Amino acid sequence: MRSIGALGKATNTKVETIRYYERIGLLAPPQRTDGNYRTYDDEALARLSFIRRSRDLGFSLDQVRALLSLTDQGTQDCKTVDRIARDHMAEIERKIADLIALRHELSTMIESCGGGNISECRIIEALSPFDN
Amino acid sequence: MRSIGALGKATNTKVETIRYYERIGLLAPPQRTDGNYRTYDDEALARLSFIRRSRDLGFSLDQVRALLSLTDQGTQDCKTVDRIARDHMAEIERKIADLIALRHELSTMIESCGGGNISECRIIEALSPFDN
DNA sequence: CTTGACCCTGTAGTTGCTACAGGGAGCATA
DNA sequence: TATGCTCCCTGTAGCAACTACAGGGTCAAG
Ligand SMILES: [Zn+2]
Ligand SMILES: [Zn+2]
Ligand SMILES: [Zn+2]
Ligand SMILES: [Zn+2]
Repeated sequence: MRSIGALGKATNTKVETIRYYERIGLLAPPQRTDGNYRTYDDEALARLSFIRRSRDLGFSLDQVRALLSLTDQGTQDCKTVDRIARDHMAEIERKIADLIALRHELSTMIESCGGGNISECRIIEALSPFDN
Repeated sequence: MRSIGALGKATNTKVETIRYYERIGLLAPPQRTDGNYRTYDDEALARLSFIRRSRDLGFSLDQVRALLSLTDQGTQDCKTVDRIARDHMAEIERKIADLIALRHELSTMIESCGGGNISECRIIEALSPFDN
């Protein structure tokens, strides 16, 4: 049994974040001490670790919730899990492609700037409509 | 002169977003008709286009605000503009690198899943702590 | 004169936290 | 016992950048 602060240190999570996860139903309300302090067992530690690792991999809290409930139910097969992971991966791919396109646009813009007065800065021009 | 709806269509911006930009001081309060409708001139159209293009390129509203005030002032030279653009570019590069690392982790995880019962799904295992 | 498309203000919701404010608990030290 | 100090409690509000109502008013067409 450990306090919320100890759990936070063990999982690299702020205390407020842990309470937030409890509030939104991602973590079960833990037992309390006589002084009304939360105490966490190893299962809670494992669960929070799972959540944090999933978050680090970019899954949304809703996706994490889904993954948790699938493991809780011990569902027959892992098709849904795979589905969630693959969907997320596709989203990451899209983001990468978007950002690479963006980088290209930005670098073209930046390279065109020769310094000097702002009224002839190519960056500003590139951002402005009705170029002339 | 055009209505807020027309301006929205011309710049691919939702009406609520335009009002939001006004509220936070990014767009000046426009003139009003007798019936209290906002009306926008070409300058407002140009300004909103600039904002939208900057946003599409991923600049934050604070950065957009800075870019706008620099052009408004007709500042001597464009050093600050270039600085903002380069900072943003560096941020994009960081995001790309992060996402590529993420994609690698995710794809390793996903490929390891052979289908079957969730209790032996490698995705879940990869997310769980204390692997054994 | 009614219908429908548009506009108005003001407020609250979204995501995933983070930061107080204003108190209580628990332990060590003087 | 008193005084700190660190931790914990609840509840609320803030961040970015919108988005979505609710409950009305305006205006042109038919
Ligand atoms: Zn995702
Ligand atoms: Zn320049
Ligand atoms: Zn940026
Ligand atoms: Zn699997």
